[in-house]
Formats: sequence, structure tokens, C-alpha cells
Amino acid sequence: MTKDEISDILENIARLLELKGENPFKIRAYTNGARALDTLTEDFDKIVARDGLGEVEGIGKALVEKITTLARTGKLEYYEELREQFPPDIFTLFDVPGLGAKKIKALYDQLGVHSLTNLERVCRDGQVAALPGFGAKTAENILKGLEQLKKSAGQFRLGDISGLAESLLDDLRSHPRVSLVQVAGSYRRKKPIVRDLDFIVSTRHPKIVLEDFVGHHLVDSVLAHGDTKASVILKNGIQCDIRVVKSEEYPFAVVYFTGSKEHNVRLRSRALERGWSLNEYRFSLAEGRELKEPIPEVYTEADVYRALGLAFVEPELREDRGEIAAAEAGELPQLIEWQNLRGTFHCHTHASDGRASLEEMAHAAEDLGLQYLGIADHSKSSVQANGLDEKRLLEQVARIRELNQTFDGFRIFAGTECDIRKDGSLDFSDEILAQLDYVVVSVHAAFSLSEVEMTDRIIKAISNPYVTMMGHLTGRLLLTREPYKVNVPAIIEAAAATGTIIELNANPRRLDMDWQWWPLAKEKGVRCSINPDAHSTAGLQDLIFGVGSARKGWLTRNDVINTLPLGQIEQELARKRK
DNA sequence: GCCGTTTTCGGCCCGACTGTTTTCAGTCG
Repeated sequence: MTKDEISDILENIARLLELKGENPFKIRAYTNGARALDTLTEDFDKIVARDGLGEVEGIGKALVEKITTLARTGKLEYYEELREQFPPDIFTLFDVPGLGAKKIKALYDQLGVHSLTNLERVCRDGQVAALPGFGAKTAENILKGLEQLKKSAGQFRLGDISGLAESLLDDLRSHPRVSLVQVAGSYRRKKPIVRDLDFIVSTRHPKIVLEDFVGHHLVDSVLAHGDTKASVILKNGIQCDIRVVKSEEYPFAVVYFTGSKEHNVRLRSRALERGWSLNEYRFSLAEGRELKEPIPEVYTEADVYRALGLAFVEPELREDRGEIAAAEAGELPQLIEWQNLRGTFHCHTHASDGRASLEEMAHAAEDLGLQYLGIADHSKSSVQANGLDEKRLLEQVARIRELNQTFDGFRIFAGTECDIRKDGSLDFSDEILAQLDYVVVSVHAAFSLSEVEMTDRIIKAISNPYVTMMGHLTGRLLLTREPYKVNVPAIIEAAAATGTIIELNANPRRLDMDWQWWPLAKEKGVRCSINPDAHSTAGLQDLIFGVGSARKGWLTRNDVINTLPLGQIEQELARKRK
């Protein structure tokens, strides 16, 4: 059984224990165990093979045994026994906003509710309202939650809501009663998928600000509206929370609501070591603790970190992936910034499935302040995308060479997004590839190979000396298509061994390779190229999402080849061929 | 169930809002 499957089972155990009303800390131990598995960077199978699970923080003796049993046999008696006590689809009820374990248990015990369908029925026919501890409002809210669940499944791509988030941010910023405002949460941490938007506002007029916010023209419905916070659903279906604080509380609230939860837990325990309690408002004396150091003055977010003996941690890094230790040691990376980009690769034109001409794409890139643009139209196997054959490709190369004569301080690099065929061979011969400035290779068909076959296929492709970089490594389309099965660490190893660059596809539907893998790639010495996979001039602006993911993956400008200026980038592209 | 320079027992983050209650439980983040 794989690591991900086992992690899901630990989550399920936690929920079943919740339904049984078990000790909350025991429940948390299972949740923590699942998370510990999710964040492993070393090969899970290898850890199991060498009995190394016990060294992982959050996995103790009992979990080692259960995880090992699952990994080796695919079964766990303890889990089976728990599962038998509840109907199999009871897990779906946890997805309904407003429903937790206690209510689900009451609904199940007293009304036999075990699925979304019969939950809806008992809400409508008045049975829920009649239960002790429930009422008409609760029934109504559950129905609303069911509606919300059907509508959006509650998840949004970062790129799809950034326009909305920035416009709300602008409106709050220009509100006459608002002094400071920050968008926090997973949006600020640049997670590829976000569930909601969080705004933190400092003001002396909380009532007015909250009233104006819930009345904003983008708001569809109001979930909660109190003295210091409000929750609304926006017209596109995303939930949006706003917290209003005093200016002296603002830095604490921003830290707290930027998260992640795990990062915050680390910060709080550091505070406790000093005898302070940390919450979303302030440092205070921790009850029953000895005050080791006086509580310092805090005016900014950086002050909060400084007080805890830490360098400022960029929001993208706040995922409890070693950033606290690095901040303590003063070893946090200087993360790449948008302004560091000097050019980009993997862009399409109307020769294949893009919408703009070579000239239009080049001008758009120049307007963004870039010095070069790498074209990579599809190759002949991608018939659906009007892929280029050898003749059309070489014509395009000639056209690019001509165009380059007309530029001053700007250059187009001629390339291709060459299909990796099912057997790992490429769509063009080495003789053709040798005439290009660079080559991206990607998988566009035969997604359903086994993990071993897919991994071998890709490694064979990137072993070709003319292949400069690997495009969208897992083929995922966020919220639409699962990644194909591939052994990412093995590809990273192969990329390191062959000197192949791995693309960070900046298209917000892809963001592939995922941020979680970049620290490993960096450690192995694999370099990154942030590419927009642009199919129009506007698509070039997706680079900003790529920069966000690169930052989240701890990358600096030195890790990303397209921060190199014209004059140096050519050598980087030629390096592998030599 | 996990963890440990307060170390093998006894902690484990905590505040806001809602709805159902007459002082609090459940949920959420």
C-alpha cells in the first residue's frame, strides 16, 4: 500500500475515533501521523524497509506498527473493526460545512443518517429541527452547507481567484476607515489550491468596516456577522472571512491568520519556551509558566519573529517544512522575485495551438521587461494541437533567426515542445533537435501507463543530450485531472544525472512540478526554468504564479535559469549538449 | 497516541461565532 493511501486511512481512523468520542489528543495523534507521512521527502518504501518510521516526528510506537502493517499487507484489523461500527459513506458527511463529529454522531444515532441524500431528506421533513441540541436554524444551515458543497466542492485555483482577491484588497485598502489590510491564509502562502480568502483589517471602526464588507457588491450571502469577524460567500462561490483588529493587534493577527496551522503551532511552542502565550492578538504571560524573558514590543510581523529568536519567514515558506529551524540558524534562502526574471521558455504561437504570432509574443515579452522568449510549439504527434512536423518546424526556426536580426537587445530562442512517445522515444530525430536552441519534452498522450513504465519512459526521454528541459512533469490539471503515475524522486535523480532542467510550469491550472518537490530537486542540484506555457500574449503574465510556487519551493534566483541575462543564458542552454 | 533539559506522567493552542441554551456545546480556523 502506498504512502498516500496509508495517510488517508490514518485520517479516516481519526474521524472514526471522533465519532466514537475518543480522547481528542489521541485523534490528533492520528491526524499528525497522516501529515507526517504527507510531508516525508525521503522515499517511503525505503524508510519502511529499514524500519526507520520511528525516527519520523509525530510517529510513535503504535503508529509505526500500524503503518508498517498497512504498507506490507495492505490491511489493518484495528481499522476494519472501527469501520464496521459505522456505515461506509459516513465520511462524506464531514465535507458538509457546519457539521462536525458530534452532530454527525447524533444524526446517525438518532435518525440513522449515513449519506448526503438522507441528510437532506431529514433536514427538509423537520426531523433534524426536532432533535435535542438542534433546531430549525441548524437544519437550515445544514441545507445551505449541502448547497455550497454541490456548487463548488469548496476549492479554487489560485489563478482563478487572484483577480477577485486583489480587487477586494484594493477596495478595503481605499476604505476611509481602514488603516491597514492584508490578505492572509493559503492565498498569501501561494498554495496552488485555496479554499477561502482571509482578510485582516486594522481599524478603529470595526462595525462600519464589517457592515460595508458584508454589503460589498461581490458578496452573495452572509454566513456570519459578528463584532470582530464576518464570513461571506462571494458570487463565484468562494468563502471569504474578514477579521477586524486594533492596530497593536494587527501584526499578531496577520501572522496567526497567514498560518499555516502547523507553522503557528511551532511559533506558539517557541513562545511558551520563553514563558509567553501567543494568540492572534498579542504575547501575554503564559499561565503556570515561568517568565524567562520580558515580553518585547511588537509593531510589525517581523517583530513577532524576532521576539521568538527567528529571522522573518516569508509567507510562502510557512508550512512547517523546516523553515523554523532555518530561521533560527539564519539560513533562510533569499527567495526569487518576479523582478529577477530575465526571460522565459515554453511559449506557443498560432503555428500550433497558440493564439498569437511570433512577433506579438515577442513584443508582449519585451513589454513585461524580459530580454528573451523561448518558443516551443507542439510537435507532430500532438495532432489535436496542430503540432509542427519537421518542415514547418524548420521554417519557424528560419523565421525566428530572421526576426532576431530586427531586435535590439531582445532575442527569441527557437525550440519545440517535443512529445515523448509511449516508448520514451521523441517526436524528432537528433539531427532536427540539434538545429534548435533548446528542447522541452512533455507527455501528452498514453497517461495510463504504470508508474514504472511512465518513469522509465520519461527517464529515457530526458537522457537524450538534446533535451534541455522536462515540461509539466506530472501532467496534472488542478481540480480537473489527476497527475499520471510517476516516480518524481526518480525523475529528479535522473535529471540531476543527465543535467536536465525541470520546468516549473506557471500556468495556474498546472503549477507542475509541484512546490513540494523543489527542495529535493535543489538539493540534488537540478535547476528550474519558470515557464508560462503561454498560448496567448496574456498567458505570459502567468509567470507570476510560477514565481509564487518557486518561492514556496525555497528557490532562489540562482536555482532558476531564466534569471540569467542574455549573454549568459545561451551557455546554460548549451551545457548539456557539450 | 506522542513526547521529554519541567522526562515515563501529564500535558497536548485557543478565541469567535452560532444556535440552542439559560450558561454552554459544537464548529471553525
